[in-house]
Amino acid sequence: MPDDVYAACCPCRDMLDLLANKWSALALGALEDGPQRFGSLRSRLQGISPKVLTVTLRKLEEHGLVTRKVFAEVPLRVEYDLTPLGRDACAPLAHLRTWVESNIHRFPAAA
Amino acid sequence: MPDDVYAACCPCRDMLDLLANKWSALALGALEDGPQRFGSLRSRLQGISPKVLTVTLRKLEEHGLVTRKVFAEVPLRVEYDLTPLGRDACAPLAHLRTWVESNIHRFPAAA
DNA sequence: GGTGATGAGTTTCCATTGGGTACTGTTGGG
DNA sequence: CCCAACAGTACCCAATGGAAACTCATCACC
Repeated sequence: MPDDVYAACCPCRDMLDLLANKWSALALGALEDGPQRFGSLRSRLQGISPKVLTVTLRKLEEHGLVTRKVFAEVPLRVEYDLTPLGRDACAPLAHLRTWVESNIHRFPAAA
Repeated sequence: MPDDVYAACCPCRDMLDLLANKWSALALGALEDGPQRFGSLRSRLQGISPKVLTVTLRKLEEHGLVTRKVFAEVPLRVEYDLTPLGRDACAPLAHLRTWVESNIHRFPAAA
């Protein structure tokens, strides 16, 4: 089994690092509803700054999880969408998000 | 639904940030097999430095996911274990890890 | 009684990221 | 002529991430 996230040299490590990240998990989840524009993602991912959203999306694009399509319109329109791989990655991330939401009351020092 | 990870003000955000993290995900997974000592965790989480392991475990402890028990022996023994909450958190994290492992070949530019 | 091993960390330092705020560029509408 | 809308950049600072070396306590050995 060379595909082991516990092995430092395995590329799995990098992919886990990519997905196991607050903003990636939220961004991919937001895209499950269908293609979204930059501004739409920005308002759904409350509190994210444009810079961080840009780098998050670019990283996801670079690794084949989302696509970025530019429409030569005015005002400029850019749509982000999930690739099949990205769509598949949503399932475990959704589990994680919903687990957090439904167990948040069990955490000490959390409302 | 005040428990929404997409809301910037919700404590869910902080907990998602805690769990959606490479080292947290690996550390909790390593503890599923039972209590582990610092050195054991260090060798299972290949490539982690002692400092980073310390802060990771301390954060997990602070938020009620793991316990830290010190045995006054020589040489010193310290055991980390999952709390019930930590054990429950393992399920979604395990999904994520295994998803990555079984889909790693689909990623571009990954072996 | 000095030497070294063991275990669990600290300390120090540097490089990389995370993040906020302000700015840019394009073009259509008033 | 200027402003608004959209999708970002640019610039800056603060917080992590991470490698390497050091600490501290005690016991076993020579």
